Amino acid sequence: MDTKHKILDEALTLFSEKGFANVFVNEIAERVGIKAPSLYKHYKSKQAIFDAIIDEMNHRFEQQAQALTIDGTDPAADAEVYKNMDEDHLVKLGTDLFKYYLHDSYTRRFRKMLTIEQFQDKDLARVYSQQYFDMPLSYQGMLLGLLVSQGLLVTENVPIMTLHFYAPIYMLLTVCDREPEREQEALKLMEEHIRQFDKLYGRNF
Amino acid sequence: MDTKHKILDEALTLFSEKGFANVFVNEIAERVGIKAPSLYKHYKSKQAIFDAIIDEMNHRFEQQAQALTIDGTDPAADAEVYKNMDEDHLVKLGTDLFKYYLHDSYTRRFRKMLTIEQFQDKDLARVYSQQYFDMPLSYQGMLLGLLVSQGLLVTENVPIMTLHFYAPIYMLLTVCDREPEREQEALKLMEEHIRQFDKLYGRNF
DNA sequence: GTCTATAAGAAGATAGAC
DNA sequence: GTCTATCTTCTTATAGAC
Repeated sequence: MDTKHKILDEALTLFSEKGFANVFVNEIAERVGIKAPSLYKHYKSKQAIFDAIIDEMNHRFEQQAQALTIDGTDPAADAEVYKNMDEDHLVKLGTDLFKYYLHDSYTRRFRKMLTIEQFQDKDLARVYSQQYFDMPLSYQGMLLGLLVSQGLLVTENVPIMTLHFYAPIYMLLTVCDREPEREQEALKLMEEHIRQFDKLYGRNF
Repeated sequence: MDTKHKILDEALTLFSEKGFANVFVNEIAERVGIKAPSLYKHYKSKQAIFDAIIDEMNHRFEQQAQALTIDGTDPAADAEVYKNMDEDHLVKLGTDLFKYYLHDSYTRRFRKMLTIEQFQDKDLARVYSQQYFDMPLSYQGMLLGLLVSQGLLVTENVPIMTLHFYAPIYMLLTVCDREPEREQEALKLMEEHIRQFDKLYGRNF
């Protein structure tokens, strides 16, 4: 990895653990393996490093959103995937989603950084809500909506059903972000949550 | 309010908006109406102000927990309250709970401060989880458990039912903390959430 | 308990050699 | 692009008068 990008990577790690204000350019440089003044050949200020992280992530989010939309506009293909969906498959889907969000290094660090910085300005607040509230509800609502069209789930209110599916996942994720040692407990609750979700919304017969 | 306590109050406001590291003793003093050096007659350091806030809150939490436990150990009295519980009452209960947590000044500022500082050390992480995960699930689990004994709700897994009740409330609360202008939207989702919750878990006949 | 003046140190950023 | 040396500013905290 080139120095310019390694700076972003190490800065993201530090920002996600201590927050922007508690990280000194000194520490970032040390982790990169250079001296602090050398950082300024790559970025004009500490704030510019933070901004570059946000930019990079906005870029990733756009790509991600595009990928999700493409899948979404081909319901026929998606429906095929969920044709044989049963409770165990739903548990695996939810658990995998949870584990991915929790363990993917970039995703986790960025989420924690945004958790710390979300109140600093309106832009960061919007990014957080977009990424961890609006987008997941929208995307998962689409997927669960497919299961409803398949007749595998039953509801008159897909958005609220989606809230019921996602909110517990989100809350357990925040628990594990701050107390990683509670992951097993969280995974157990996750599984129980989804099985109960399936009983509540699944076809009853 | 005496100066010593006004310092805590103004510091809490600032810490909840910008985080500990981004608040200067200068600003705290200015809001209190004194000069920065005078702060040091009341608290020996900026960190001591933060610690005093945490201490004060731990004290409030203990009282609160005690009050809740006392209610909880008298199920007969509580059961009486929920005897005539119906969907509209449940909506009001949830909405009131939500509005209280969202608008109570002290509660809101402390929650936001803890949101920012939760990753700084294990103690703060534990306080956050305790206050916004374990305690609400425990207390609401007890209340919903009463409704199950009353036969008003039906489930074989009260803890997961409680997760289904509380997680959406928690998530909507975090949305409003960072984007207060979304309160109306959140309240609408809250009501739909609880009505759907009641349909899912309520006696079906 | 509050003030003014100031010490002490930290942290971001720049200059200029290599 | 990286370094050493240094500047500048900001911030916490103390000293000592009132």
